[in-house]
Amino acid sequence: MKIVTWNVNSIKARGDHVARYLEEAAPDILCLQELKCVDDAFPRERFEDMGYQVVTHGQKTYNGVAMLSKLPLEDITRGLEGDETDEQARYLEAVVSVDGGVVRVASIYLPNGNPAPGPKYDYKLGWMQRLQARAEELLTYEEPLVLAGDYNVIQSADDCYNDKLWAEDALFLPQTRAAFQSFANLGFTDAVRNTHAAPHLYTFWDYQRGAWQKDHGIRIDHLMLSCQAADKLKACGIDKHTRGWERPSDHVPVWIELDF
DNA sequence: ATGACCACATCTTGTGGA
Repeated sequence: MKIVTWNVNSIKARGDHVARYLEEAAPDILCLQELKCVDDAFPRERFEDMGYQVVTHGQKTYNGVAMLSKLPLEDITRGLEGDETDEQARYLEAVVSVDGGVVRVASIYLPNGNPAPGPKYDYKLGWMQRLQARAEELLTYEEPLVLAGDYNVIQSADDCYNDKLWAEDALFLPQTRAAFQSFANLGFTDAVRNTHAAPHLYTFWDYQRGAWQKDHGIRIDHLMLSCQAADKLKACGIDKHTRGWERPSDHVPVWIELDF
């Protein structure tokens, strides 16, 4: 089973890219982030015609997450519990049945948090706490669990080209990394970090300052695996070639292959 | 040498992204 996460930076602007990617990569489940559209505006038929079930949790202009799946998605949860006043569409969770069990998958768009300090950073830290609470709950099920998405966290200096440039940024502040570490310490395996020892693997390159051409990227898109999922991890990779496509997203797909 | 992006809203400019 192949599971992919991809922040597409507007599904309307990237519909062709997603269709092209589905054809070439043939994932079983594709988690999408930053749809930037409401549910009714999502081009669902196009992907249904390609054999995918489409589940969206959209929002006008900002945020928005979705899952495309070849297998039926069940037990769907839209939104992250813990704050009734939060109206940002950043969390979508579903379950698929596999041989002898289930795999639970979430598509996550964690808040950026800049500028820090400030209300946006407070929101980011609060959201991370809620994610940790949800994760603790899900881990008690002791089932394969894949929390995939744009975490907007640069976990270590190895995950960017020059950590000094990120020292004051909400993606790299000590408090951000501590919160992410605390979440990971619940027992999650970072699929890319555990599969590829080489530092300076990136999943995002800014549109500005020739970042792609100079390979000035950051690694912020992660697939975090429960131990039951990590036990099934066969392969993992970053499809960075899509960053070279015409009018690309600034993020690229990150994938895992599980032994189901 | 310098400066350099992109998507969205209902717009020719401001906001947000990372």
